[in-house]
Amino acid sequence: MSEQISTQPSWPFREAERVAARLKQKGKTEALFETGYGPSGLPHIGTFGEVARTTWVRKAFTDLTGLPSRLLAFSDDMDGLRKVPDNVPNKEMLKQHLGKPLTKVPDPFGKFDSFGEHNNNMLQDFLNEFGFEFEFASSSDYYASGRFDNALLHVLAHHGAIVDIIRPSLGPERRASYSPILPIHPRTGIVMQVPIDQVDVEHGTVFWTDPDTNTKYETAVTGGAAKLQWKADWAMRWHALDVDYEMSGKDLIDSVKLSSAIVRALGTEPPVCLTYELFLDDKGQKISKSKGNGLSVEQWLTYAPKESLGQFMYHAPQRAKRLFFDVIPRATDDYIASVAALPTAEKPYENPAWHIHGGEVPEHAGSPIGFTMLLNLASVINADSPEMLWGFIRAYIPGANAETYPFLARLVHHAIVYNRDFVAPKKQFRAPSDVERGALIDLAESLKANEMVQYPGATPAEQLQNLVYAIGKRHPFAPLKSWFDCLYQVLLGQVEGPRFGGFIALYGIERTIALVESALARDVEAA
RNA sequence: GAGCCUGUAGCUCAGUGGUAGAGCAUUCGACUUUUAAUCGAAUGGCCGUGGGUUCGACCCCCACCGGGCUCACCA
Repeated sequence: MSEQISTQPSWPFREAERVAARLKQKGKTEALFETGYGPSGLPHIGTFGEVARTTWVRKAFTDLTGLPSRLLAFSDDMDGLRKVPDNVPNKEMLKQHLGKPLTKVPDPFGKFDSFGEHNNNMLQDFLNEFGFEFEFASSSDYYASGRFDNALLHVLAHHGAIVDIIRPSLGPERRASYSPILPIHPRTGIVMQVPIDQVDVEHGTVFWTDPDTNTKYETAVTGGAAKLQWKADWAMRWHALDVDYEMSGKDLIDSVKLSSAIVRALGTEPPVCLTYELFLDDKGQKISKSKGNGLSVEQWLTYAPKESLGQFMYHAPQRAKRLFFDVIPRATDDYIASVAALPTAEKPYENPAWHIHGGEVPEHAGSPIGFTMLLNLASVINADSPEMLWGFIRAYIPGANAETYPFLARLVHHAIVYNRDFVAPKKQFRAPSDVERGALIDLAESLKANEMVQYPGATPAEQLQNLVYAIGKRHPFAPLKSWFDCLYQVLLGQVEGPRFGGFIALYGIERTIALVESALARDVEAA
């Protein structure tokens, strides 16, 4: 254990230092980073977090040492199907294959040769979407190809020691039957969790008894005829591949401990491990696929750019974070702030944007306007098209458009969707009074008659503003402010709003007329 | 039972061994033919409690209290 205090302020570099120390100690010149996947679920936000964070450590390692490295995305697809997932078709069919390795279970979606392959493809597509650099590895392939054979025989030779490590952690029932080796039933293809009657190290086999038929079997541990129980499997993989770095959630703390003990029993030092905190929902509950609480990657990417998700994942992996809708705007603004701070940063390594972009932030990253501000603006003007928002943005940044500010363009898109889904539905539209009704009808008629051209103003927006003002004056509003209150509350469903002439100009005259008429019609319905 | 996270402004959270920070909220002001976005400013904190280390602790160590989570079948 090195007592050296790290001089690295950013956690990816601190982690990279630990990896570098491990390589130095082992005399290795290439680092292997691993991320593992449970086979049962589809990729989720935690998957993104784990790969993103591992990628950052890897990049830091490269910068620190100049040594090559690989990132292995390892899918435990030989694991037995324990439960039929809720969110898939053909549940009855799947039921027939319970207990079999996922790569032997037909794909319920009918697209691939097996369920495992389906999930593997989903995973790879998911990771590719974010542009992660990784090598995919299938557990089934590794087992079947014999790539694990030496390690498996090694495990067999240490069978007793491994059982001794795991046993104290088990309940009394499982304690009696536990073995790290799970033979695949030669007849049914099911991954068997049975007591191992005898171990034959010399021939590389185990003896066991089928509890249903009482038939005795001898099964080779090599070549995919058997697999290992999870914790032993993890340890064996570390040993066989000589993994240098792997992170995992804190729910796996015990597994990391036990797997580390096992891999040491095999004579290999465990990889550098990082335990990250879990993500909680708005009520502080663990986010899990089965519960369906929290936030999905898809949802996040609907309302904010992917960089903001990286920003969220960057900060303090070892602190529990609540992950729900409200954190999206802030994460996005944090990202924008990071990008803005980077060019003048004395220590770019401390800046999340540096990590998110792998050290090279694209030229047009970042935004001159914050996302929260944009969301407010979208809400105030009830924006439902990019051009509406751009109109107001240009009052702020003359000449701005999607070409000059591509990232802002993405934010504009997200702001509109956010407004549509979260702000607009909550708006409270008030019914107009009789006086207001009369004025609104007047407004609609005047717009139809193109009356604004009779009013002074250098721009259509000014003419429209004067028209609106004039209409307020010719109806008995006292004070005149109440006419504008009416426009916002009746037409836009909010207490306050934009200057109305400018709003009409951007929203469109025809659409404004429609807005007025639908507001009036709504009132009639309600009555 | 084992372990982990957490306690900082009204709220949500940053933070570094060297004079406490942001956003929102609140109040005031600027801009505006009524507004709003926006901009400026102010208000607001025994940094959970008690010890210890230190010239100096929000930060490091210990204890306690409060809030919460995870694992204790499987992966």
